[in-house]
Amino acid sequence: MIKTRLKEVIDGCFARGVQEKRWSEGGAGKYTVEIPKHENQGDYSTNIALVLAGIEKRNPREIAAQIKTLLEQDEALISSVSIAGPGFVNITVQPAVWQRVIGDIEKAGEAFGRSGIGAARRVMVEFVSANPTGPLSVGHGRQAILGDAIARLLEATGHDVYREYYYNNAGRQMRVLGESARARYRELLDLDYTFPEDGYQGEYIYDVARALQQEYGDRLSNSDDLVPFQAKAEELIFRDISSTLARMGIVFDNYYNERSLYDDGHIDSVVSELRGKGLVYEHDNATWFKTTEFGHEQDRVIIKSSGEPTYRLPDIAYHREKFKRNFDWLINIFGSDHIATVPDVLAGVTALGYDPAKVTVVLHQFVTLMRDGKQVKMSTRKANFVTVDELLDEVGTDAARFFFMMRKPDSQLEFDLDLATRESQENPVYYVQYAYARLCSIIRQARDRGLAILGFGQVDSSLLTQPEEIRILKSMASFPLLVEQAALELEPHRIIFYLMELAGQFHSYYNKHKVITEDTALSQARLCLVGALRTTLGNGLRIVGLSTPEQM
RNA sequence: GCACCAGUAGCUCAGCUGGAUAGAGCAACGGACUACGAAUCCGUAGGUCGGGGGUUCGAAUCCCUCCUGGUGUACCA
Repeated sequence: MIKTRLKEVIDGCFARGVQEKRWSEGGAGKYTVEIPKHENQGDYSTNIALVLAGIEKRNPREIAAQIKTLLEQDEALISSVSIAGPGFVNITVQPAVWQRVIGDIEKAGEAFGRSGIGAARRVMVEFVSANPTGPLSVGHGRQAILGDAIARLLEATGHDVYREYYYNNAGRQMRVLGESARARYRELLDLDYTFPEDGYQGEYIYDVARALQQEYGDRLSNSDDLVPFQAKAEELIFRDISSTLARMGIVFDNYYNERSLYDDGHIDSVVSELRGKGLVYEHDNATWFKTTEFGHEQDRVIIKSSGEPTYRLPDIAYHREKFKRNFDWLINIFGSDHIATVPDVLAGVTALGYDPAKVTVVLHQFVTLMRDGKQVKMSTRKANFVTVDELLDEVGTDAARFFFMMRKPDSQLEFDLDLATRESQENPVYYVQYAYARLCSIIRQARDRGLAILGFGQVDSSLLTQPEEIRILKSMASFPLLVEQAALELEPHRIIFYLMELAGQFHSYYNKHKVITEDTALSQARLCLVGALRTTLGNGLRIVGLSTPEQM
């Protein structure tokens, strides 16, 4: 990478300066190399003079002048150096350095942007984790896309990724679900029924009831047993969730059932282990976990006086099992409404002797749905929510993916349904995909005209000197580092913004310069650029799970 | 009350973890198809970065404090 090469050169200059007693070595590692905001400030910029001036109590511009002299000796890499503002050293590299990026991209192909920095570290990404009580809502949609995009980014950077879905098909929620299904079943048979007060009112419960009717006729009309109702509801809802996930191209390696934590004795063993460490006590008939030992404000109940555990206990047990399964990094994608569990779970695993630093929780804010310019209030129970399936029907999988990734997790996401449906043509995803299709089209066009498509080694790349061309080359050169950063920071939105930027640069270039002209040498050089761009844009789209249409 | 997140152009949001003159997309206005794809491009306009202090060569970014919105603060998950 060019930036790291340049950093090494600057480090070399710094070291020489130390050797020649121009400055002390106190500034080592404190200065940075950056891409400046404005193009007239060079390709790269370093604040080394400013940093050293602070330490040495000297004039930064004077130090900058010394750096400039040292840097200018590397003529293979650097074309010019200037000093600007308070003492920034701005560096312009040789055009050939940028032009060679095309060769790198050609060589790497589909691997361009991918890397091995993850060093095959085993990472578990846990996400969605919705209980089978209803279809996935738009909030789940955001989480599904976010989690999958993070998983894909980690895969692209050489991590060994494992996707897991944690669910619970037992307990109160499922009982209410069974009761809801039974009520609808009786309703369909014109029997008297009482719908549970906090029951699930969604239309999908009728689907469950109809399926029961089809399978059992009216044989369940006298049944007090909730099991068949619950089982059918769970089966159908889970099938529905799975198919929604499949539509989005999301595949889990494992579905982890909360109930197995009970069946396998993990719940009990966590309690006894914590008790053995003196971190558990009984009070008011309940069992408490001394979270105050970990700096929390109050202790928490882990087993209610009814004998039933609170959600914290299985959560802690689940995380202990994750640790036992030998992952190097545990990533949880949670909605911000689950924030309360995080400190408790971390306290739990810490108490059990595991390293909480291995756990990273990505909390994402809610999705606000806008319809007719007004916010849609949503509730799973009342079922006045828009499902992911409906959303996919309306805007398509690529657009949905793109929208959900457009915001950083910390920001609330406003999803304007009217805009997404009525004006899906103006969706930014098309802007990027159109650029890709256009690139493909140019290459087709060249072939049709009998123009040979040559490799980087066979063309005169020094002809690529237009500002728009250099700009594109520079952007492409920064792609691998961007992917690394987006992956390690768990921020897929960076890829989205990059793609929009790169697509925009291409559209501008396209409108200003013709690729295929009578000038064969120039055309072939530009076709090389087009090919590299197609690879870069395509890789970017694929890395976050978007499709790459060659025609639209 | 306390904790976490957010507050940047009319709207929706970026801002590479402390850099130079704060950006993009919509929306508004004015232009570009005898053209490798006009799902595109070019231009104009739009700002006390919520307010106020502080840290330093330098702050949208870090610290303190207040204001506003969201979420949580359960023997719900």
